[in-house]
Amino acid sequence: MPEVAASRRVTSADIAKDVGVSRATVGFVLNSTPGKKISEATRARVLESAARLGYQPNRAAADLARGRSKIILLVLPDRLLGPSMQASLDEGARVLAEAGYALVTQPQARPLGGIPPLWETLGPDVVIGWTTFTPEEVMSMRAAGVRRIRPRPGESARYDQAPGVAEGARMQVDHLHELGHRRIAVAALNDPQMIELQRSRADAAMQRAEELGMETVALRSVDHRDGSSAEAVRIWHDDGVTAVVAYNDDVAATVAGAAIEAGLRVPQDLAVIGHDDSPIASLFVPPLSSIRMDTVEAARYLAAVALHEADGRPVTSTWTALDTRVVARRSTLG
Amino acid sequence: MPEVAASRRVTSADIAKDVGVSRATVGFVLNSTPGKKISEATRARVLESAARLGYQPNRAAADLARGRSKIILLVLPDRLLGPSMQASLDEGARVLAEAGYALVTQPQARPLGGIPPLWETLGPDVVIGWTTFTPEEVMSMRAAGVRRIRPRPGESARYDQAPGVAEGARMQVDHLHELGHRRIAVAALNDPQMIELQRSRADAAMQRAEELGMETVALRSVDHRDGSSAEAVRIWHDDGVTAVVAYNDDVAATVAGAAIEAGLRVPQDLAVIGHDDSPIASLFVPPLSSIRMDTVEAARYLAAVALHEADGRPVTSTWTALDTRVVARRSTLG
DNA sequence: TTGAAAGCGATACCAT
DNA sequence: ATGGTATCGCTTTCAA
Repeated sequence: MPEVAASRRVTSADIAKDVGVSRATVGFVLNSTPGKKISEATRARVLESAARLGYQPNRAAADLARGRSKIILLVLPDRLLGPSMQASLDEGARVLAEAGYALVTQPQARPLGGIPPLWETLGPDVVIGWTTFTPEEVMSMRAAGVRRIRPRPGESARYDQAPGVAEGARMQVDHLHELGHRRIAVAALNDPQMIELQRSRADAAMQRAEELGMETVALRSVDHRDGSSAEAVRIWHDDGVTAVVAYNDDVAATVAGAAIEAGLRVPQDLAVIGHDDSPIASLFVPPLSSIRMDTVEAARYLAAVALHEADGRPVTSTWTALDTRVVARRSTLG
Repeated sequence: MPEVAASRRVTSADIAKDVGVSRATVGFVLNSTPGKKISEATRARVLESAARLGYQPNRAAADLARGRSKIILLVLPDRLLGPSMQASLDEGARVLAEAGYALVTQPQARPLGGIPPLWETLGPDVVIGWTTFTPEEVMSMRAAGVRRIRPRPGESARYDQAPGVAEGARMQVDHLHELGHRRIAVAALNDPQMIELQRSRADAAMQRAEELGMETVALRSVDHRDGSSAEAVRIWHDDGVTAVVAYNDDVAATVAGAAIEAGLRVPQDLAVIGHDDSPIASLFVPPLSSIRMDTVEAARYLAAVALHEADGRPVTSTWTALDTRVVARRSTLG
């Protein structure tokens, strides 16, 4: 039965006093400082005392003393918050937690209307983003004491080299090819934040189609709120396009919806395949074929990279191809 | 052209030296400490120097000295991460930023597989959750130095008293009533995290239906992955139910989808209304009627409460009814 | 109006 | 194997 101090927080000095050793010794035990020999007896007594007193180290003091925050900040694009992404983040957080790091996520990079970015207020050791940061952002990070930044400033994000990006797009095309489609379109989303990723996926899809000897029409952005999706569907259909590769499942739903509204049958008149296997893919009628990636593995790798940046520890796992596969549903199978 | 120190961070001592005053004075200026009279001249010089040198206060040191972190942690349920929620959080963050607080969100309360909750690692001043925290969680927060917790430990969350919860549910029912429906069902989601909110919404809906003299059938949970949604739709239809109030848009899509798959027409044979007006509501075919709330206003209020807890400043805005309204689409209008 | 100095609590180096 | 203690950078009280 732990007795939690009602008023003052428990400090390492309290433990030292309780056990009858110095604060230094307490610190050595609690941080299992390497190169320090502490007798098993005192070690046990310190740990027991810490547990009994409900000791929690003071973040601020520890951060100040060691000069680092042990926080890793992940800057996400607005949307990418599907359930699978969520699961990945959990996995990443778990790996980082084992190394003593806390993972904090910030929804978006660009400060909207005067919200200072979290890197200024939290002073994370590492900031990881999906796209390259602007020079201003990098400067403000540096000023805030951020030690490492990914993607490295100056480097391009190069999504196309990330695992799963090209694979997923290729598999979308392969799937349509296997089903006999020979003239396809690529549909994107009007979302500036995601341009780089969209481009990479679209490029990979186009290239794959060419390899397979398929014909493609120009990339179009669709938005269900204006008439762009209806127009796109009409143009595509008139143009002999029989299938559409969508950037993600929302886009796939937009296209499929516009097709249905236009009186076309999905997939007989127009097949559609999405990407990410988000909830809408299985909820839509007809259910949307999509691409499911093992993003958990990706998160694990990302965490390893983060630890590499933070602690200099080697990146063990490799940027291998992710477990990516087609989830075939009625929007292509009929 | 700010000259950012390449190696060492800029400290308040650097500014003091640069300007030729003491570190204390620098601190007074930078924190605009009340009750301190600093000549306009030195104040300007300090600020200029800080800007030129690219000074960013060291979080850890400041936190340690003042004994608070100026972090407010918001613990969200897994799902509630729709775009509207996102916009609200931005608004909340903005209000808090003005008061010098950083808003950090944690996706879920229960630590999954050994991820320590962020309140242990960040030591926020205030933790705000959607549901009441367990005694263990409260203890761990206290040990981590968290000063205030909402909902207050021991208090029930009482969603039904939060603005917009009952309103939204009532409006769903009112909408169906106006369209002539007299026998309705309520559909929930199998999600333990959300039970309290679901119950509150469901109760409000049932009660409203009763007030209006409508008949209701027992609450059912649906899941598109098992056969439960198909079964529910069959039972409801056989039972003379003509419309369904869904807990949220995902549930509405599940129900509408099952109805369509069963050969029913939506809304002629079964009308469905969702809640939250999330993307799936407008993307689904037919588009789903839903409830849109001004969650931005709610976030503003929540931020005010947080500041009240943190700084003791009065809660100015009131828990007024939110701007909540029906977005009527074809899933009810036909 | 400004400065000196005492903490805040953990870390880690240097002794013992 | 353990203990002193200087240090991190800022806040804040007390003097000047």
